[in-house]
Amino acid sequence: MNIRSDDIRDDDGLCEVIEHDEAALAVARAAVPADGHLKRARDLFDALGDDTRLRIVAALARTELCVCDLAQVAGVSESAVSHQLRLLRNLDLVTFRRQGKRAVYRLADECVRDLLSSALGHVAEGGGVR
Amino acid sequence: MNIRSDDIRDDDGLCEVIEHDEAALAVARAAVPADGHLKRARDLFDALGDDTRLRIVAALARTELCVCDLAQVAGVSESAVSHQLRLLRNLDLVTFRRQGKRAVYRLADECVRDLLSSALGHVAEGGGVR
DNA sequence: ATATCATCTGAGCGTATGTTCATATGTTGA
DNA sequence: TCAACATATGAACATACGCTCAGATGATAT
Repeated sequence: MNIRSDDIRDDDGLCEVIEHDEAALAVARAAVPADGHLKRARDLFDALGDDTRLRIVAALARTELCVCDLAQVAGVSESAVSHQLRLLRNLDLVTFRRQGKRAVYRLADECVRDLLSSALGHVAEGGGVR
Repeated sequence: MNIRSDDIRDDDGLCEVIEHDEAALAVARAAVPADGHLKRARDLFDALGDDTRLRIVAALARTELCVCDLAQVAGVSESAVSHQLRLLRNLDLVTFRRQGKRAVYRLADECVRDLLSSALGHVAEGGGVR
């Protein structure tokens, strides 16, 4: 399907390089997830790749919270939180139940907790601020 | 520091709600990482929250590759890949060595591999396309 | 029903982001 | 040195994003 215009190179004798190249390319192509999985993983990472949402999710990883409390924790307006919660809802990362006037949110997917603790673990180790 | 304007509510008798609320808030505040760690984690997730970069990183998780091969794998121009590689370099997520004219890139941080496999694992389980 | 509170939503706005294009830099071989 | 190739970079452009603001929706209590 993908035609490499540089399959034949004028490298003369450097067969090793070419072979290694082709082998690596094959491995690499196989390593890239199919579109569906790639998109889902990208959405996951993208959801966590924002200060406000990361704060929201980090908080919800420990306890369920209503919108106004999430706004306090995240340090933004309740409207801003609501918008971000909709995004997280659409990705099925959070759910909520109504409690009186409140909407109490909690994590809907364990993988978020996993990714979060994994990332924070690595950050705490050696990948500090630099 | 943070003054809650709604510390005193006109909820009359619903003390339980108030107490739960305050307790949850305290837990939540403690759960949110300090700025430095938060920023680093956010950068990490943000780096992976893009199709092109995710393809690049997924490929590099298996083998080192030069720029032009990464362009093939990611399905974008070599210039676009170069820009994204600079971003990943600035976050210390990838490094490269020169091999002749080529710049051979590889992952610089194990945590990327971890996060990637963790996310893809979860995706493969039940968090499919939906 | 009305008032109040909590949340949600769409529009608008400024900024950030990813790509392309043209060009610069750097490396190799003639 | 020069030509060819691989990569890097800056400017420009279109799009995506996150926030604010105003107003809508929904729930509770009077």
